[in-house]
Amino acid sequence: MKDIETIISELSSEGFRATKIRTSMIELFLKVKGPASAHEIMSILSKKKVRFNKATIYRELVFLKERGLIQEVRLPHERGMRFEAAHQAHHHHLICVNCKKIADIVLQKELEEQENEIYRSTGFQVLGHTLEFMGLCQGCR
Amino acid sequence: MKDIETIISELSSEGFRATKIRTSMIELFLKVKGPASAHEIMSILSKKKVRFNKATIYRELVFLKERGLIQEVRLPHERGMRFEAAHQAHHHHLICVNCKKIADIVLQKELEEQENEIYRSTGFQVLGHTLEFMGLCQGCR
DNA sequence: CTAGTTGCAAACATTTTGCCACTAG
DNA sequence: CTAGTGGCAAAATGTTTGCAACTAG
Repeated sequence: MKDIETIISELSSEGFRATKIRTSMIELFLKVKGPASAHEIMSILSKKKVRFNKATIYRELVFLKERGLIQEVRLPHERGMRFEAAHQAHHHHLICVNCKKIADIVLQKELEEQENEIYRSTGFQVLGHTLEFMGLCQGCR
Repeated sequence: MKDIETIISELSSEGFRATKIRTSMIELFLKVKGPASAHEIMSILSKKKVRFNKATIYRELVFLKERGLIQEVRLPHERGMRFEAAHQAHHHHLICVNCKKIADIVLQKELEEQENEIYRSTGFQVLGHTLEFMGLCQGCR
């Protein structure tokens, strides 16, 4: 995601509006570390005294996703969806099983080797992957 | 998962019962390839003329999971949970974005290298991971 | 017999939809 | 003004629970 002004002006030039909820949500995704759930988004907005209806939040998530500004993240053992700003470096998540904090991680060595092996052994052409690590963060060890 | 007779006799010896639904579900998990959703399980049982109520299926899934016979699998972009027989070799899934088929894959080279790197660079101690590959299966390419 | 199991209906959690009112540009 | 947006309530999904009835061993 680019900076907020750029995003807003691109939206405006296509006829979309810079409403309070929309700009708040874009700001939120630019600031927040790690993927956020709809529930978390709503409680953050509440703390900022932004008034909203949950249907609006879900609709805005769809809107931002369709425009490629955010992307879905699904974590193991969680019910709902999470969302994070898109166009970040390709990364994965470190999920602490104790304190539940989620950190981003960029691997030095990605999975090309494994993906090539998959192609050679099965003929399956890998287009993407999701990889989440569960464990104990430094503070919880 | 061991063979059905062993499982049933272990359950019996602990006071649990070998009911129609339970044995059908254990058989199903032994047979089915790839992780199954509650919905899929129910439609397979229906075809086998096993009568059931959905609450029973969900309760049985909890039971089998707590006993370590099955484990949860969560796929990206899917709403619900899936389950697969536990105690298989550690493996991942190949999800065809076209035909939606899910195949198991055992990697020759697992992720130790990446996990060591994570520990060195962040202090996060990896205990497990989930890794799913999206792409095109041989038939759909 | 009786603890384990089931069915049923209702509650839950999360997300989506229809419809009409509202407002940014 | 008017297309895009928001609020509200209800529907749709997927899963869980309370409770009384049933049944395997």
